[in-house]
Amino acid sequence: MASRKSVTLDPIACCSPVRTDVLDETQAVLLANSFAALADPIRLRLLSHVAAAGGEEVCACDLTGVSGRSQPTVSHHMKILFDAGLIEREKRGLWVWYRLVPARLDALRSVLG
Amino acid sequence: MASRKSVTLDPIACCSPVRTDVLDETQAVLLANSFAALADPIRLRLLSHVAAAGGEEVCACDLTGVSGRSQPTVSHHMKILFDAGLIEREKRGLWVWYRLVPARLDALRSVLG
DNA sequence: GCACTGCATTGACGTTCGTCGATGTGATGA
DNA sequence: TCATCACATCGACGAACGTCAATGCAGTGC
Repeated sequence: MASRKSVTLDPIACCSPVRTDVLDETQAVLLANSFAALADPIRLRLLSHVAAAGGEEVCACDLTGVSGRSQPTVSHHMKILFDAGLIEREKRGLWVWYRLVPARLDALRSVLG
Repeated sequence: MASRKSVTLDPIACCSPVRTDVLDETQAVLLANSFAALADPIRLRLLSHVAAAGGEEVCACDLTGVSGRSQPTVSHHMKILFDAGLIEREKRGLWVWYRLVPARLDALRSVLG
C-alpha cells in the first residue's frame, strides 16, 4: 500500500466514476489513499460516530470510550481521517471537537457510481 | 488492519449508511475489509479497467500490461478483488475472464450515503 | 510561578501488505 | 506422450500498518 500521508485530495471531487473510464496513475493513488482511510474498522466506527451526530460536533474525549483504544491510538486514527479530508477539527479550550465533511464522503460515493 | 481474507460480505448489503447510525463491531470489520480491497492504486486501476468494459469481459492476459506488475502480483490483486465480491471470474480454455459485479459496488456506495 | 488536564507526537514492537522469482496446476496441441 | 501456454500458489523480502507506553505541548486554574 502506498504511503497515505503525503497525498491530499481536492474536497469537491477527484476522479470520474470507476465504471466509465480507466483511472490514471495519479487518480488511482489519490483514491487509494482515501479508501485506505476507510479500510480500518476502528476508523469506520470513529467516523460513523462523528457522522451520526448530524451537524453536531463530537468531543475527542468521548472517542476512546467509543473505540476501546488508547488515547494515542485514537488520536492517530483521527489524524488519518482528518488528512483524508473526511472530518474537520477545532480546538476550543482543552477539548478538540470534530465534525463531518459531507462533501468528501459524497465525492467518494460518486466515484463508486 | 484485520485480516481481509476470512471475511465475506453479503452481496446485497451489509450495513446502514455510516451517517445515520453508529456501526457495530461486526459491520465495521466487514466494511473495512471491503474498502481495503479498494485501498490500493493497482487494484483500483485493475477494477476500473474491468468496470470500464461495461458488460463485456476482460481477459486476465491483458492486465499485466495495464498495471505494469508481474503476473503473480496481478493474480494476487485480482483474487483480493474477487474475494471482496467486486468481480467474477470464469475460466475458458487457457484464459481467465473477469467481469464486474455492479451490485457489490452499489452496496458500498450506498454505505457512504 | 506551579500543578494539572486533554490531545499530539515519538519510539518501539509485532503483524500485515505488496512484490516478485520459483514452482505448481490444468488445458492445449503436436 | 510431451512440450508449451496461462494462471494460481508458495516463499521470502522490505515497507507500511495498528498499537501503546512514554513524553511533549498548549491551555486552565490556583
